[in-house]
Amino acid sequence: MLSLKKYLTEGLIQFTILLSLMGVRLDLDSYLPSHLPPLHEIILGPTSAYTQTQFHSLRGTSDGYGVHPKSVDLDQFFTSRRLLGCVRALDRLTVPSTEVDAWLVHRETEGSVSQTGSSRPSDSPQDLTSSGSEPNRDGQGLEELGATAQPGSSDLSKEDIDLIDILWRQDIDLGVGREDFENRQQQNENEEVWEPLRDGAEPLEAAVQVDGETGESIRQFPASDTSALVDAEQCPVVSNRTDLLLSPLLADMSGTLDLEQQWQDLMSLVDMQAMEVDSSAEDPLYLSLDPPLQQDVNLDQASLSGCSHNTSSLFTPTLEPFSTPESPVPQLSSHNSTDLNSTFGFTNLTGLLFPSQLNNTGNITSPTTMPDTLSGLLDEALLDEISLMELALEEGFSQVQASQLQEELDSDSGLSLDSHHSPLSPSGSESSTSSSCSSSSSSSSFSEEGAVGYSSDSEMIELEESEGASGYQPQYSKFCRMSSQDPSRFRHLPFLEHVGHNHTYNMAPEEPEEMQPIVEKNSRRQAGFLDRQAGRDEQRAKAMKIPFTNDKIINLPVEEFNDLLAKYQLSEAQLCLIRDIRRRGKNKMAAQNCRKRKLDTILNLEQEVKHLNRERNSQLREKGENLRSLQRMKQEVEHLYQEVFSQLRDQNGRPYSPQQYALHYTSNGSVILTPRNADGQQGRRAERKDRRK
DNA sequence: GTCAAATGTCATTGG
DNA sequence: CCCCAATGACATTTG
Repeated sequence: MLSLKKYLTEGLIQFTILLSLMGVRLDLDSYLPSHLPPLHEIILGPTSAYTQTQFHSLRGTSDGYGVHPKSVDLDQFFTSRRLLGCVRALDRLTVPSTEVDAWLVHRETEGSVSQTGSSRPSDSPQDLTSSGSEPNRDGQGLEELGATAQPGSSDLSKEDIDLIDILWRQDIDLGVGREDFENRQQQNENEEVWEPLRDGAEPLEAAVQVDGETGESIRQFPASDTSALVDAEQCPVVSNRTDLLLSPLLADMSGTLDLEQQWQDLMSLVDMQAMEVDSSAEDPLYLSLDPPLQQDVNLDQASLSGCSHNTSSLFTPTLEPFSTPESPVPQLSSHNSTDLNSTFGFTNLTGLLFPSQLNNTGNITSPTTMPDTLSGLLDEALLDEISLMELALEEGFSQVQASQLQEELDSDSGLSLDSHHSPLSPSGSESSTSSSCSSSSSSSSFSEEGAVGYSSDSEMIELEESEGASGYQPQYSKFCRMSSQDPSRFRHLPFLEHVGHNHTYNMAPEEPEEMQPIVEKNSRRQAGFLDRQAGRDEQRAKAMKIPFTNDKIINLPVEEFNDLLAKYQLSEAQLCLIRDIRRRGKNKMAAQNCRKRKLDTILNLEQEVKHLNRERNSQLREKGENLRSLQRMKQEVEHLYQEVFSQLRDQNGRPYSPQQYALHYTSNGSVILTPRNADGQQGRRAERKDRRK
């Protein structure tokens, strides 16, 4: 077993993979003796995680969606792609043309059936056209391909020969996998393709044959009957590279894709390959040959980066969270607040200067040191909390509301859509603003909408939004505009159809270049889907021999439509079908527009909510700054108060006791000294000073 | 086989 | 009354 594994791993398998990467499907398990485990278990060991990479289905299908980005196939796929890239890079260095030569080197054993594609006699036990009905089942690949391998044989060299033989024959019909073969079977078009292969009297010299189905030139060369090794100079070109690329696509020619799209796909494939060598040095992920797969990778990257970027940028709070919950309360007070409250009856200076909760004791601190202390203590975070507390005090906020507000400010998102709607809370006003804006926007956007289609509508929305101050709108506007084109306009431009069918709505594109692969991928899927859907009514129309196109049926104005109907003698059933087609077609477009509009509305509302949240946060920040400014003014006033009070002297030249007297501001700007005790209420005016600062 | 998303289709409404 | 767009609800397709 070990020797077998080593042999297979180091020689045959690598070669097989190489050939396989060129588009030749091969099922190695079918070449193993039946008592051996499947090949992948020989190589990798038993694992249920192993799944065979569907290179050929990837290449055989022009869209290439067979490999999911998360598939475990991808590792092997990329590794193989890398190897293939090396091979092709090598090819570019040595051969100026875009040609890959695959050399088949094998030793023919005497008496064995030395069969190459061109010289294989038609003695195979099962002919191609009479192969089994389950071509996809493992173990039948040989029979389907007309192989003469003997599965029960344990002669490895013979298996090797058979294997290479099969490879050789597969090379000749390059890129034709089992699925393709199945298609051919269904269409009964494969006789002329395979006929030469079955012809044992085929001349041994090189012959150029034209594939009857694809028109592809196939250069077939005989294997030397006598050679032990085929020299490189003698070895025929199995296929040029264009064939390698072309054949999987051309194998689909009988499908629904038209010739134009085939060529588009082919050219894109070639372009991607041309870029491959360059890009491979930069990013291993770009080793991918298959454009759709590469798009998948890009899609994932784009989606990840896009999402992360968006969430970070869109949801970054504009207001820094409060950092320290420790007591920010400066010891402002040098007086008992109750005394101040009782004595400063004329104005509410006490409330401004000494919030009641801050000073309950009458301890006197040095007035002159207070501002310095404050400046040290009152950093931004502390003042923010002060602001909240004052907000709670001055605006009637309950402590709960204040804490809720702080939670909102602390939250990273800044987006609390269902936030606490107290009548005083900003979110309440926000929601009302939001609803009013949305209603106005929708009315202005949608009421003027006529039959002109949806794109104009979207652009109107975009215009409106761009007039606003939303910094994020351009991204979404681009996005919405891309998603709202009329798809019928691009129905005949396969590579433009993505414009109308971008369903990656939740990903805000960062750059158009990154957008491109995503929408392209979607476009292909969409194209296929639309083709199929359009084909349904199309086929009904064809079946009923409707003499004009569905496009006309659907898109013609009523008058012209009626004229068209009048021009033909149509049966009742035909008329019914035509009306159905028209109704369905119009409704289909209407539904698409409706959904896009709905989506745009949602996106716009989302933008609006974000914008209002930013606005709210900015206003909250502004409010905090105002409160801080107010706090500074209070401190300044307090400082001046202390300074003035300390300079006052009574008749005896002694300073007034702050416990017994207090300064008071009057409405006309003067300051009076009043006793604090109740019996001095009648106001012994000790001093009067005009202070106009 | 199940599920979610996308899309198609039908019925209804209102302009 | 007819035409048509819009839309909710359900069906179908697809990955």
